[in-house]
Amino acid sequence: MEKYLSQLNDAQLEPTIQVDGPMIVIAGAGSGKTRVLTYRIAYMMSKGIDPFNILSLTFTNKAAKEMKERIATIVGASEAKNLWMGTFHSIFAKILRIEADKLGFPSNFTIYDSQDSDKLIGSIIREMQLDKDIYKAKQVRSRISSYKNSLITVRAYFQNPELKEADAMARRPRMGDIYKEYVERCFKAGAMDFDDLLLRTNELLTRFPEVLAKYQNRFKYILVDEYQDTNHSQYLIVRALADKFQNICVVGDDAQSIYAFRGANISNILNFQKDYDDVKMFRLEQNYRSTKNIVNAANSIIDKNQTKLEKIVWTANDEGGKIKVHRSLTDGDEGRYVASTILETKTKEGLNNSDFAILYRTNSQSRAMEEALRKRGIPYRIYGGLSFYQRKEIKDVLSYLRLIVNPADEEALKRVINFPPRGIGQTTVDRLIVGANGYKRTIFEVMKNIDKTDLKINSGTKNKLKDFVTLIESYQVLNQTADVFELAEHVTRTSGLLKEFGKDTTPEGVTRVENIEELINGMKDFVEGQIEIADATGSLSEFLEDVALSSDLDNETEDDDEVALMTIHLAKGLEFSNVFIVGLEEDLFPSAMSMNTRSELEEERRLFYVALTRAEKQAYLTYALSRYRWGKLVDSDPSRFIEEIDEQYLEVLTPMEERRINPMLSADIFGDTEPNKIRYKPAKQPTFTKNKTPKKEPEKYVAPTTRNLKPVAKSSESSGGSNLFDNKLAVGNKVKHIRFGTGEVLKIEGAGADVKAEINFQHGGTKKLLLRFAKLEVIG
DNA sequence: AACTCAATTTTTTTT
DNA sequence: AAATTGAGTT
Repeated sequence: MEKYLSQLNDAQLEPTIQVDGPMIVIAGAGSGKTRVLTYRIAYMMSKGIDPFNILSLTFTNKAAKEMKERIATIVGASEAKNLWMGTFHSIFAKILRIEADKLGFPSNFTIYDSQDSDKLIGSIIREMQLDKDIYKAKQVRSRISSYKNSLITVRAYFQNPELKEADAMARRPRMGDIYKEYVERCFKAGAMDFDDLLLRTNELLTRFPEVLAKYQNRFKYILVDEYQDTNHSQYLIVRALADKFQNICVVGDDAQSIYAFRGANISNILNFQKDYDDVKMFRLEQNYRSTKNIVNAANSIIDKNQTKLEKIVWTANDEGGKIKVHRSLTDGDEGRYVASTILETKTKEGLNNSDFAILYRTNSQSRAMEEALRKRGIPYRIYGGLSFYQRKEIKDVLSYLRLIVNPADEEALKRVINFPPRGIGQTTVDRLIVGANGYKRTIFEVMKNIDKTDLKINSGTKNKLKDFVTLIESYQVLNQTADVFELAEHVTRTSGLLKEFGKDTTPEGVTRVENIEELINGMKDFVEGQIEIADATGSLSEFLEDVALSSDLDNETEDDDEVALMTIHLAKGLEFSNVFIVGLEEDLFPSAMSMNTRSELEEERRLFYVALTRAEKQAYLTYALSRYRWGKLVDSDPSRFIEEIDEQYLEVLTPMEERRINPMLSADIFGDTEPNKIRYKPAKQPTFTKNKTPKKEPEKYVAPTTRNLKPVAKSSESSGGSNLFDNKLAVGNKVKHIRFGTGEVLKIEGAGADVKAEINFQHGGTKKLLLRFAKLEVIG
C-alpha cells in the first residue's frame, strides 16, 4: 500500500487517508480524483475495513468496473469482489429487487427505459382522449420525471395547488391525472422507470425503518463520485444511508455540473458543508492532464460564471500549443477539415486514431463528421446516440425475454403481441387494455382467461390470443432449464422474429439480422462471464437488468484504434490527446434552448469547460458559417464561448484564404472512391466477458435465415400469397377490376407476395395494385 | 388487419 | 434529412 500512497502528491494524500467522518473533495478537472478514490478504498481495506461495509457510487458502470479492477490489483481480487460499486441506478435496482415485496413489486420487476415510458404515456393520453398535440408524450414524461426527481409523488402533487396551477397555466390541466394513471400502470405492470429506481428507494428507506437500519449498518462507509450531478432524490438516499455513521466522502467539481436538465442540483455540492457537522474539505487543484495553454484557457472561460466555488486549477505541465480556432463554410467543410487535420497530425506526430476525439453538443452533428472520416478511411466509433439496445430489432427480442420474466410487462407485451404479425390488431389490443383495467388484472391474465371475459372479441381472434399465451408460456417453461443464450436462440427462431427480419433483404434488413446475432453472441459471453462473478446467477432477469442500465460507454471495446465521436456529456471523465470541439455556433452551442436564464447559460458554459478540459495536448475549436438543420441550410454566428477565451491562448486560422488558394483542401478529392471497409462499428458489441477471461475463439452464432439456409427453391416466391395471377398476368393484358372497371396493364413489378401491377383504368386513371389483394379478372 | 405513400414534424444533453 | 403519423387501399 505504501508504494501506492507514495504516488500521490500532498493534496491527494490527505483525503486518501482521511477515512472517518464527513468530507468533501473539490477536484478540479484532471486533478487525479479517480486515483484518490481508488487508493482511498484500497487504503481503507488495508486498514481492515470490510469491503462488505463500503458503498461506492459512481457516475457510470464503466468507471465502477475500472476502479474495481484497479483496487483488485492492489488488495486482491477476492476482497475487491465484495465491494458494492456502481451507479446509483444499478446499486439501488439490486437493493430494490431484494426488498421488492415490501413495496408490492415482484422481485423480477421490469425496468422501463424512456422509450417504454413514452409509449405508455402516449397510450394513456390516447385512452383519456386528450389532444396529443397539447399533451406531448415526451414532454409529459419529462414533467413526470422532474416530479419524481424532486420526490413529488402523485399524492404530493395533488396536495400542492401551486403545481396543479402551474400545469393548468401550461394548458395541461390533466397532467396530474396522467401522472396518477402512469404510476398505477407501471405498478400493475411490475415495472419501474429510471426515476423510480431512486424514488422507490426513498420510499423503501422512509417507510421501513428496519430496512433503513439494515443498510445503514451495512454501508458504514459511503463514497459518492461526481457529486455535483446528483439530483434531489439521490441526495436524500445518500443522506439517509450516511446518517448513522456519517462516514461519507463526496467528490466532485461544481465547475463540471452539466446534468441540471435531468434534475441534478448543483446546490447539493455547494451546500454539502451545511448538511453534516465538522465537514473536512479538500481541494485538488493541480491538473496533471493538460498543457498550460489548455488549463489557462479553461480557467478564463469558467471565470465568467457567477455561481461557483473558488478554486485555482493550475498545472506544472508544458506550455503546449495554442488552441486552434477554425472557421468553415458549411458543416460538410467542417467535417473535412477535422478529418484531414486528424490524418495530417497522425502521420506527422505518429499518433494513433484513439488519440483523437471529436466532441459535439448534439448527436445529430455526428453525421457530417462521420461522412468525412469515412471518405478519408479513418476508423472511428460513435458513442451514444441510438444505442445498440434501443434498436428496433433488439428491443423486439428483449421484449419477448422481458415478457417471459414478467408477463405483466405491458409495454413488452404490446410490442410483440403482433410482431411478427399474427393478426392481432390495435382494436383488439385496445379492448384488452380496457378489459384489463376493468377486471383489475394484467393484460396477459385477461388473455389467458379470454373465454371467461365478456370482451367483444371474435372467436378467431380469441384463438390467436390463446396461441400467443401458449407460446409465451412454453418459453417460460424453457426458461426453467435453459440458459439465456439457449433461450434467446430458441425464441428468435420459433417466434418468427428471425424469419420476419430475414425477409427484408435490403442492407438495413441484413444489418438487423446481424444485430440480433450480435445480441445472442453477447448473451453467450454473458453466460460464460457470469460464472466468475461472486453472487451472479446468470439468470435472464439479471441479463435484462444489465442491459437496461448499461450505457453505450460501459461496453467499450478497448483494443480498437478508432477516433472517438461523442457528445460532450458523454465525454465527461474521459481524456484524449487531441480534442476537436465542433459546431461552436450560437444557438447550437450554447444551445438555443438553454439561453433563457443565467443559470442555463452558465451550465452551457460549464459544458464547454468540460469539453476543453478533456484535451491533454491540443484542442481545436471549429465552427461553420452555415449548417444544415432540418434539411435546410441555416446561417450561424460563431459561439460567444470562443470570444470568452482570453485570446492569448488562441491561434485563429484563416480557412477562407486557404480555400481560394488551395481548392484541394475543400474540394472533395476523395469524392467517388469507395469508402474502406471494416471501419465503422455501428452497433457496439455487448461485452460481458470480464477482462481476465482469455478470449477463446468462439464459434459465432449465426441466425438461421434465408441468407444462410439453402434457398427453399423458387417455390417460396409463389407460396407468399395466393398468386393466381403470377403467370397469367402480363403487360398489355386487359383486366377487369371489381371497383375500377376495365383497364390495361402497363407494368408489373416486385416479386413473390409483393407483385404489383400498374394499370391504366378507363375510368379512374392509373393505379398501382398489389395482385395479392386486387381482385382482377383477365379479359384479354 | 396490413400495407403503402404522402404529409408532417423533429433536436439538446442521458441513467 | 430522417423519422413518425395519417389517409387511403386492398
